Amino acid sequence: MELDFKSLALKWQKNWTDTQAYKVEIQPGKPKYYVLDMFPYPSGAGLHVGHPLGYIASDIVARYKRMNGFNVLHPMGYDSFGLPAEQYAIQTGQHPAKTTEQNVKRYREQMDQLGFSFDWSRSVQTSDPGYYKWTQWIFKRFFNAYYDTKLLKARDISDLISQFESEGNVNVEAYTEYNEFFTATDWKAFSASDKENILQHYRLAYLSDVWVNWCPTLGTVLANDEVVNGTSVRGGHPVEQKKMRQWSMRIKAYAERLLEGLNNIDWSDSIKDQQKNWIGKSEGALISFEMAEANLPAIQVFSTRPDTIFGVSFLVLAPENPIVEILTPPECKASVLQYQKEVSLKSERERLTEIKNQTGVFTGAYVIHPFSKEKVPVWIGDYVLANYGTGAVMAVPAGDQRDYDFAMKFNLPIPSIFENCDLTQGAVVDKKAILCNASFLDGLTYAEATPKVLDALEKIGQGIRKINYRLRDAVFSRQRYWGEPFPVYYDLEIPRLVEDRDLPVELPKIDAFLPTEEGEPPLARAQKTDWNVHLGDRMEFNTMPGWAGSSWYFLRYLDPKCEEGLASKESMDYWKNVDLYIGGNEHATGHLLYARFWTKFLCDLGIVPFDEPFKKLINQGMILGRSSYVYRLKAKNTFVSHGLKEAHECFPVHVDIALVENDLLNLEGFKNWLPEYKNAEFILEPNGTYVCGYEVEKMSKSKFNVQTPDELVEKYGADTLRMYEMFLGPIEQSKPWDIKGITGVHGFLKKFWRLYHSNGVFGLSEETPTSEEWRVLHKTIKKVREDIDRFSLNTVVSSMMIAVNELTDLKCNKKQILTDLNLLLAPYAPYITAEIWEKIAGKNTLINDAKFPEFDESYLVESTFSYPISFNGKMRFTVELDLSLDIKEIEKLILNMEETKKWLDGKVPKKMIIVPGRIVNVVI
RNA sequence: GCGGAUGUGGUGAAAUUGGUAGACACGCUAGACUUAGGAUCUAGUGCCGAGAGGUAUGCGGGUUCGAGUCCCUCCAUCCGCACCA
Repeated sequence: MELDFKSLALKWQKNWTDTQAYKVEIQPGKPKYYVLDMFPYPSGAGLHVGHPLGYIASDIVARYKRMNGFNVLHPMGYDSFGLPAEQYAIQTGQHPAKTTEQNVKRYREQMDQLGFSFDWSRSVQTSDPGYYKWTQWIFKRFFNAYYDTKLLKARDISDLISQFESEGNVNVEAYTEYNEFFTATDWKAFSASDKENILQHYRLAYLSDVWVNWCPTLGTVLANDEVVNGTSVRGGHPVEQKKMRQWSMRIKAYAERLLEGLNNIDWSDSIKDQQKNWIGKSEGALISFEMAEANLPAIQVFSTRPDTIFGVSFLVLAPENPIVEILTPPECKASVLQYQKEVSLKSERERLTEIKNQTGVFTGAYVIHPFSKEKVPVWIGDYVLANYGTGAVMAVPAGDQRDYDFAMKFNLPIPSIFENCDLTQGAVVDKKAILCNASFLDGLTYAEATPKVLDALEKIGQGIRKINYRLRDAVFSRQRYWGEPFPVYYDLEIPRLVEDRDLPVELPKIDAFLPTEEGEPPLARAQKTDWNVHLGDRMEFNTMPGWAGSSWYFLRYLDPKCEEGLASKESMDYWKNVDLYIGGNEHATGHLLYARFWTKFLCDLGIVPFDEPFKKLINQGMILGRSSYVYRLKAKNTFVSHGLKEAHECFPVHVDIALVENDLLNLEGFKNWLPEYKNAEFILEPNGTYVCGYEVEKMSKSKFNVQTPDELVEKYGADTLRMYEMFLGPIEQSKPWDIKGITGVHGFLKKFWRLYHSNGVFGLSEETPTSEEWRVLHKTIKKVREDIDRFSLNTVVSSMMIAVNELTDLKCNKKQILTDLNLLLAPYAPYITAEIWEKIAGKNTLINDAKFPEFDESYLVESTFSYPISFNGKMRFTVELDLSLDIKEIEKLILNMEETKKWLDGKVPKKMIIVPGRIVNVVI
């Protein structure tokens, strides 16, 4: 019987469904292993070959772990809220739920084909009310929590309120930017609305007026990680800064723990660095400069170089800094306002592109230097950012290049504060430079001067040590329809939570998926009766962002039907966090940071028993497309083959890769592809073929280089595709997709199949294997185990090929060998191995639960070794020697050989390096 | 500018602790078997050289008996961040 992978696939897909082969339950006492893929957004285009790369890898590990006695949790679901379905709804009126359902169905079919061992009974969709009920439930916990900066954890807001009631906020240790003080009496006198406004400064989910990334085309705000170079990641639409009342999450409170936690997880340096960078911790001082004019508040600046304070020759504030208005004297008002207006008209993008061209204007105000007591002018300039630090810097032109440039441009003094320095070319940024003209800091370096100046500042009460983070609070609302509604309603514009028992607040029916005429989000279109829950004056009209549902989905898989909580305590205690997480690195500072944040928060509240969601992370590389080109003669419908194109004046044109195999063009197919090529003519290679050129590019429809898994599964079967995707190279590496090599893997599977069949009939011999056969098997077991354990999934394929080649050469059809060989391949090629297993073991067991072969060292013991003999490090010949020989004996044997004498060429060896079982090196 | 990753045949790559560089596969060359092959099998295939041999892991140095692997300098490509005080 020839290998018929199509009927095998149908047979085993049905079998696995009928027997619920991949359904798992808690098994106390059995070790667990949780393997997770980043769940996909189900787009209309379906999966292309890049998507399954990670799924195949995780499936191999899942199957391997299962065969090694682990209870493996391997679920899959859909991040099904998102912009494309809504954009499609706007264009066509089709409800996004409908589109989503169709796309999910298509994804499921594609994934089923590939033979994944997902437990689909645990699948979740973020847009399912049964799921987002719990997303809302979590939001409520954030709203009802504040961060205790002493205990370093989130606590219930009621604890904070009791403290306000008993002693006001003077001694409160809570994370906030709120800097006004009130007493218990004050608190009791506040109105409900005042109280809530204050609490909003402490809650971990809060409302505030913030500058947001507003994307007019999409009609919504975007998170910082959703904006690149001033345009939206999705769609590339322009983004502008706008001040709006928005929900945010107080992620800044967790900055230090998010940074610290990176030390305890097994993620790549690149992702950890990206997160570190994003959090952007810097240590320094908060220094206050008193205004020269009485009755004006001091200006606070943040500096990481307080040691250079004697080099301050001016201060610069961000143009948006609200204090500017207060300190600007009347005579400068006009020029300051004029400048502020100019800056505000510039888009984020313009400010970024004009980075080198600093602008600014003098405010007319002066501050007093804390030590020298000299007057220092205050400027505003757009190189100072409003939302970093305090939005103000002390400028030290001698020690900071940006300050230096600003000083040069506006002709401000550049006082020298370092010994023997040249300030004509630029600032001195070397931290080893020795300070001078710096009063009590003279003769010191950065490291010595910093603690000294900090102590001095603290003593005079004009500065404190301060750690600053670049990380900003995450905006949590979107002005869209297709997202989670908030469990929030308003009474006189005071936000109130919907009771747990009334959740979920479901998405109401609306007449169009567009903003209202007043510019309110689409949910404002819903009538009172359209809501399943409607309280107070109105419901919240915003919806949650895409990252809401994806920040906790790995928890829901533990117990997806749970009605009492996110998941039962039992399931969380058993399955715990994800042992292996596989996905693309585009989520480095978005999803992966938010999921860590939510997990830490839920851990603080005692809801989950761990504080990092993903113990090990592997980022699969991107699969790039390999486009094919034909070369069209100028102004003609004639195409010249790649090998001859230099001799003609021609230009490259993309051609559909479906018409090209091994770079050879299917000429008839090409003519029928597009009407304009109907009468195409060709200039062929001497051997009569048309060879196409190629280019490695991103996969996209317009380049005709998109490869879906479907065609390949149809042509070669899922086992081949799975093995081939792994065979391409290391999982983390980006690589071009090229189907050229797929025939090699397909050939391997046929050869593998032939080991078990002679003349088309299945049959294995009961004979005792030879020692050579045992050696091949155990060498392979060792290699396969070691390689899967270190996620080197590509080399496993090679080792299996070698084993099959060697066993074929040995004409091995021994049951004892081939049973184990089949088990070794099972994680990679589930269909073919299931079929062979059935023939070996019968219908009553599944290969999925069979024991993965154990390695036995005794089969690999050799008595001789083929020594490479080198002269001065260059390998010249090899000699088979007994491994029992000692160094002296080896030396003697080697020196007496004819070959050795030839290479010694009469000289006497200076030294012999002999590593038994490894190498011999003769030094001449 | 800062940070990270990667550089090995015509191609994808392998070489886990420094120890026979290029395993495995594609492609290519020649051959066998076939009505046919996108089936199967055999032999060859880094480069130079008829051969002996020489040479070779981005460039240049270094450490070592021995370096793709360790150290230093530089170059290229990709990714991330970027007036972050």
